[in-house]
Amino acid sequence: MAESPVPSPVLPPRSARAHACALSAARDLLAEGGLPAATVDAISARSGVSKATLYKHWPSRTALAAEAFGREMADAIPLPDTGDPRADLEEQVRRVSAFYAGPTGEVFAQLLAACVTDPLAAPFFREFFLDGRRAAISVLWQRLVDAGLASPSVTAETATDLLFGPLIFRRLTGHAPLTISEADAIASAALEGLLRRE
Amino acid sequence: MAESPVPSPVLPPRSARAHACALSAARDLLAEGGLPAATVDAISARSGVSKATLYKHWPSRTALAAEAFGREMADAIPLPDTGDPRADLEEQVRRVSAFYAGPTGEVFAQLLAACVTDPLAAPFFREFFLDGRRAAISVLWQRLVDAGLASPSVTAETATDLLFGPLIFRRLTGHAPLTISEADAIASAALEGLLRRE
Amino acid sequence: MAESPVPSPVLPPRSARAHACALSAARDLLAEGGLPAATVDAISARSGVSKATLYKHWPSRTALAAEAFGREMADAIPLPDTGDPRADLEEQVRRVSAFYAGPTGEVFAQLLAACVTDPLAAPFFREFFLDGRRAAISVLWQRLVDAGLASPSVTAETATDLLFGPLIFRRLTGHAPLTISEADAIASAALEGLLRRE
Amino acid sequence: MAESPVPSPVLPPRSARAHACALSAARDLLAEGGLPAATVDAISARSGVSKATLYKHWPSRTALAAEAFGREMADAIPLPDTGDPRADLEEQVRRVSAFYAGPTGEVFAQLLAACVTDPLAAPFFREFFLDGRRAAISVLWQRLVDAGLASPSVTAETATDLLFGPLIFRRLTGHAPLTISEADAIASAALEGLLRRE
DNA sequence: TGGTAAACGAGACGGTACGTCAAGTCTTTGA
DNA sequence: TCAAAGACTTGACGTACCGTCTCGTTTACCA
Repeated sequence: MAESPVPSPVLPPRSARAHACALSAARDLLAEGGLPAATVDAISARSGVSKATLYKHWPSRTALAAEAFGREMADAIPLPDTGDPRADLEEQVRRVSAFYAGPTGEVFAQLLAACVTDPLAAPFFREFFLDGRRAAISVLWQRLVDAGLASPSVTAETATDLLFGPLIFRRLTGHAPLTISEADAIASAALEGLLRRE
Repeated sequence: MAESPVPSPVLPPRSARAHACALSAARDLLAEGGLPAATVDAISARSGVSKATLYKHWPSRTALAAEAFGREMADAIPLPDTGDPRADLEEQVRRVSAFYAGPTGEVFAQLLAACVTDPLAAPFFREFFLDGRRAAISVLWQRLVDAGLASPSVTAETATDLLFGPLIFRRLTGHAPLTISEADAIASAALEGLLRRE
Repeated sequence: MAESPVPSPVLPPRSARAHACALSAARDLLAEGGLPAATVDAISARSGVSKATLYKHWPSRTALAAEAFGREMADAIPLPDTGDPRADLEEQVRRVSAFYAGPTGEVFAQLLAACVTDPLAAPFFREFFLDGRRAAISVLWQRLVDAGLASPSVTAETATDLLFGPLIFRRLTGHAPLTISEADAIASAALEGLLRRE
Repeated sequence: MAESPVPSPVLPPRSARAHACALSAARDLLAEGGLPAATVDAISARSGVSKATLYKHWPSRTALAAEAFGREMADAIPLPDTGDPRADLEEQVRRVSAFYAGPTGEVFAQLLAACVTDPLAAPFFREFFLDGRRAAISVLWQRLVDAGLASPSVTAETATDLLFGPLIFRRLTGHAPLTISEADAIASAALEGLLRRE
C-alpha cells in the first residue's frame, strides 16, 4: 500500500457520469427551447439518465435546469480590464444588458421566474449563477474602491443591485428596452446619482 | 339612454357582473393562498362565473389574476407629501420595500414571474399594476425636478428603475433582506450616486 | 313542465362515448397481452380518452380492466339446457374449466389476483363478472332443486363454490391440470360427495 | 457414491447466514404489513443482506416472500387426530377457514395473487407452502380411505381441492364470509355430495 | 499463514407504470 | 342569445418499486 494506485475512486464515477450527462442534456434543451423545453422527460430521454435518478440528484426540474444554466454561464461574460475602473464597470453593465437582451437572457428570466414558484430550486440558481455574477461585479467594484473613486461606505452588494436590478426589472416586465444607450443611462445615473450636484 | 326603466334585463349588467365577480373571487384567492391558489377552477367555483366566461373576458388565468391584483393594489401605497420632495421619495422607497417584504409582495413576485411565462398576461400586469406604480413615482420625481433637486436629464423612467429595480431583484432572488435600513441604503446610493464626490 | 320537474338531471350522464371507448380499448389490450398490457397509458392512447378522464370514470386501472373484462365475458359461457339438469351442470363445469384453461382464463386469474392488491377494483370485478357467473350457476342449480335432485338445504352459493372453487384454485396455483377429465372428476365428486355411500 | 469427502463445498456456509437473515426479515415484514411491506429494499435494509445477494438466492422478491411465508406456516395448522377420521377432516376445514379469515390469510392471498404475475415465484410458493398443506390433507384423507369411509376412487388431490378450493375462492373474492358455519356447510356439502341421496 | 477467489454490503442506476394536477377548449342545457 | 355547468384533451409532474450493476471489502479455503 505504498502509494495509492487508484486515487480517483474517491468519487463514485458512475454517479458523476449521470450527473454530467443530465446537465449536458439540460443545457442543450435550454439553448434550443428555453426552460419550457427542459422537461424532466426530455432531459431523461436525451441524457439517458432515468427520471428517478434525476430526482435523486436534484430536488426538482428547475433546480437541475438552474445548475445547468449556471455552469454554462460561468464564463459567459468575461470581465473587462482596461485599467480604467469606471469604464470597466460601465462596459460590464453594457455587456450584461446585451446578455439579458438576447436569447440567453430569456432563459435567465425564465429561471428567475421559476425560482419564485419553486423554493427548492432557488438555492441552485443562486449558487450556480447569481453568486458567480455577483462575485464578478465585486471585483470591479473593489477596483473602484481601491482607486478611491467609489464611496467605500457603499457595499458591493448595494452597488450590484443598483446597477443590475434595473436591467433585470426591465427584462422581466419589458416596460423599457434593453439597448446600449439605456444601459449607459442606467449606469451613468447609478454612478453619478439621481440628485443634482451643486 | 335617458334613464334605465328596466335596469336588470339589459345585457351589459350581466357581463359586468360576471367580470366583477371573477375579479373579486380572484382577489380573495390571491389573498388566501397567492397565485397558486387562484386556480381557474377555484375562481370559477367561488365566483359562480363559468370557466368559459372567464376565458371570454381574459386571455389567461394569469391575466385575470394580474388585473385582480392590480385593481386591489391601486391605492395600497399612498404617496407621501410632506413638502420635502426628497424625503417623500425616500419614504416611498421604504414603503414599497415594506410592501414587497410582506405577503402581498409575495403575490407580486408570483405575478411578475408568471408574466415571464405568459406573454398574454404581461400587458394586464403592466396596465393594472405597474403603470400605476410608475405614475406615482413620476409624481414624486417631478416634484424633485421642479424643486431643482434632480437632474432633469434623468427621466422618471430611469429614476424609477434605479430606485425600485434593486428592491424587486432582492425580492425575487432573496439574496438580500428587504429591511428599512437596506431600503434606505439603496435610496441613498441611488440619489447620491455610487461614485465619490470630490 | 307538468310533472317530473327534474327527473334526468339527477345523474349527469357521464360521457358515454369516452366510457365505451375506454372499455373497448381495454378489452382489446386484455385480449392481446393480458392485464400487463392493459396499461393506463396504453388504454388512453388506443382509446383516445385521456388518462385524467379515465381516472374520473374508474378509481384505478384494475377497476377499468375488470369492468371491460366482465362486460365482454357476460355472454361468453352460454348455459346448456338439454332438459337434464344434472348433465347441464356437469357440462357447465366442463365449459368453465375449458374457459379457465384457455388464454381468457389467464386474464381472469390476473384480474382476480390484481383485485387482491387493489381493493378499489374488487367491487368492479364482482359486479361486472363474478356476479354474472354466479347468477348463471344459480339458474342451473335451481333446476336441480326443482327437479328434486339437489339437496334444497344446500344454497346455490355453496354449490357454486364447491363446483368452481377447485377449478379456480387449480388455475391459480397450477398444481393440477384443467382437463376435461379433471373437470369431470371434480363435478362428479362434488355432486356425489366425497364419502362412500353405504 | 463411495463417500463424500467434501460434501460441504457444495453449499457455502456464509450463504446460509444471509439466507436465514433474509427470510427472517421477510417474515417480520410480512407479519407487519403484508406483501406490500415486504419490499426488496425493506428486506435488504432490515436483514442487512444486500439486494444483490437477495437476487442471488431468489429469482424474485415474491419467491423470497413465498419461501419466508411457507417456512413460517409449516406448522401453523396442526392436524387434529381424535380417532374419528371424518371429524378430523371437518375440524381441519374449520381451522383452515379460520386461518384464511385472519390476517395471515390476507398474506396468503397476496402471495397467491403475486404468483399469478410472477411465474418464477410460483414454484417457491408451491414447494414451501402449498405442498405442505396438501400433504397434511392427504394424511387425513388416507385415514378416511383406510377406514373405508371415503371413496377410494377419489384422489386426495381432488378431495383437497373440493374442500379448500371454495375457501380460497371466497377469501380471494370476498363474496362470502369465512365463518365457522360456512366452513361447516362447505365441508358437509363436499363430504355428502350436492345431490340428494335417495 | 499469507494469498486469492467467491460471496457479500452498500447503494446508484435504468426502466416502467402509476396516479395527480391544472390549463384551456368545447358541448350541452337553461333562462 | 348568453352564460353556467362541467366533461374532455393535453402535457407534465413527482413517486414507487423492481431488478441490475459496480465497486470495494470480507471471508474462508488452499497452497
